[in-house]
Amino acid sequence: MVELQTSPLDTIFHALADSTRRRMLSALGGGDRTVSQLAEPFSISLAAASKHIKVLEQAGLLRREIRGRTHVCRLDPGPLASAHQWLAAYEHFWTERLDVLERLLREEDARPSPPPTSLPPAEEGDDA
Amino acid sequence: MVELQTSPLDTIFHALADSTRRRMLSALGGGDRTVSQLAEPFSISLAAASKHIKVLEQAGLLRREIRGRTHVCRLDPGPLASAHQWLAAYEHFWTERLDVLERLLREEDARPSPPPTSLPPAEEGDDA
DNA sequence: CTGTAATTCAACCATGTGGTTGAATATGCA
DNA sequence: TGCATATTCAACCACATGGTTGAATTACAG
Repeated sequence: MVELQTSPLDTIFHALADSTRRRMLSALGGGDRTVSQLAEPFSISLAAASKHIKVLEQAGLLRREIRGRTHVCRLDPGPLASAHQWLAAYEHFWTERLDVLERLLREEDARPSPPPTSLPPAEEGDDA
Repeated sequence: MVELQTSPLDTIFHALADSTRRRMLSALGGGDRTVSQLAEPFSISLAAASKHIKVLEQAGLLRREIRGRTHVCRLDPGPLASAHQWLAAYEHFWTERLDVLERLLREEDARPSPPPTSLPPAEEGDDA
C-alpha cells in the first residue's frame, strides 16, 4: 500500500484506537510517569509497552525527557485538542436532534433532494 | 494476538484513523449518500470503498438503508459524540495552560513527585 | 570494576489492514 | 427474457501491528 501521505490526524486517531494506549494517557493525566510506571498496570512485556509509548510519542501525545537511565514521559495535549476540534465539527449532529425535527415540522414543503449542507472544516481540508 | 476484548472506542477511533473514511464522513455530513456516491471522489475500487464503508458501519458511525439495488448511507453521530466526550476529559490540559503556569508560580515549594491528580472518567473505566 | 536496573533493539510470529481483480448477487429497465 | 447497474464476496498480496524473547545499551551503586 505504501501509504505515501499520512496525515497527523491519521496518526493521532490511530494512537487513540488502542485501549492500552488510552489507559497510558489516563495515567499521564495524573502526572509524569516513567516507562516502567506506564507499563506496570499491563500484563505485557516492557518491550511491548515501549512500542506503545513510541506510538504515542510519534503522534505527539507524549513528550519524553531522558533523565539518567530513566525516561520520564509527559502528556502533550496538543494533538488531543486537534482531534477534539475535528470531532467538534460534527457536534451539531448529536446536539441538535430535536432542533432538526422541529425544523422539519416547520418547513412548508419537503425538498426531494436537500441541498448539501456541507461541514465548515471538512471535505478536502479534512486533514489539514 | 486474537484481541479478545475490543472496546467500542477502539473501533470508533480506528474507523477515524483513515483520511478516506474521515472524508466519507464529511460527505455524509452533507446528507445521505449511496455507496457509489461515497466512493466517487477516491481513486480506489468500489470494493475497497465498500470495505471502508463497512468499517464505518461496524463502528456505528453509519447506518445503511437498502433501497432496491442501492444502499443509502446516513451519518450516525452517536459514536462521534462518545469519542468527543472521551477527549473532553482532557480538555483542561490544553485550555488551562496559563492557569497551570500561574498555579506553579503561586506554590510555596516544588513537590518532587506530585501526588497523582487522576482524571475523572479514566484509568480502568476508560472503555466503559 | 562489577553487577544491577531502565530501556531499547532486533528478529520473529500471527493476525489485521487496505488495496487489487474477477466472479457472484440482486435489482431495475426495455 | 435479457442486459445493464449497484453492490458485495472471495481470494490474493504487501505491509503494518501488537505481541514475544533474548541481546545490547546506558547509567547508577557498591
